[in-house]
Amino acid sequence: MRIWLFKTEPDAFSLDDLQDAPDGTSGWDGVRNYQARNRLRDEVSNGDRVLIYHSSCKVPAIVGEAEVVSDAYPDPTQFSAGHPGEDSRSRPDQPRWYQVDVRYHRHFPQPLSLATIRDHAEFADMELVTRPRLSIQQITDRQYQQILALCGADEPRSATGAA
DNA sequence: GCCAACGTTGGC
DNA sequence: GCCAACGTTGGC
Repeated sequence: MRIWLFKTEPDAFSLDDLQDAPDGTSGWDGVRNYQARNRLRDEVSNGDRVLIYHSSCKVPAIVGEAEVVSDAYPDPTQFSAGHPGEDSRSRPDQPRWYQVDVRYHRHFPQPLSLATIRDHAEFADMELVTRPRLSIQQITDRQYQQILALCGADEPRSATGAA
């Protein structure tokens, strides 16, 4: 099981929106960057854990977590005429963009702001700091533990096995 | 709203 | 395949 950080603009789709979705589950559509696409398609797996990060908002922060509940499949919005995600270069037999389904897990008691992340030297090599524009980022086990601690969140038993 | 960083496009 | 122009992201 891998741990990821997915970025989203809460004005467009927030963790609350995910919580309110039917079954707390929604397709993570709209990824239009090749490296992020490659990760979604080739590395993100059903059952992986996902930290949700809110960007382009008053307090950019990690706000909670979700889990991946599907394998990658073509993002239908790329074929949807007039949709902002439409890509006229995509063909149904050769889709260009992929998505996975994610299911809401929880809000953290304490969001972890980007400012705080930057204040902590141990996060200096987080992709959030080194490659801030990548929308699908990988999180190490160690970073995950540190993030949970700063968020006041319990370690989920299934995350790493032994506590 | 500004602007720096960086990803993508397209001419050559 | 290079690289300049352009578009987008996202913190501030």
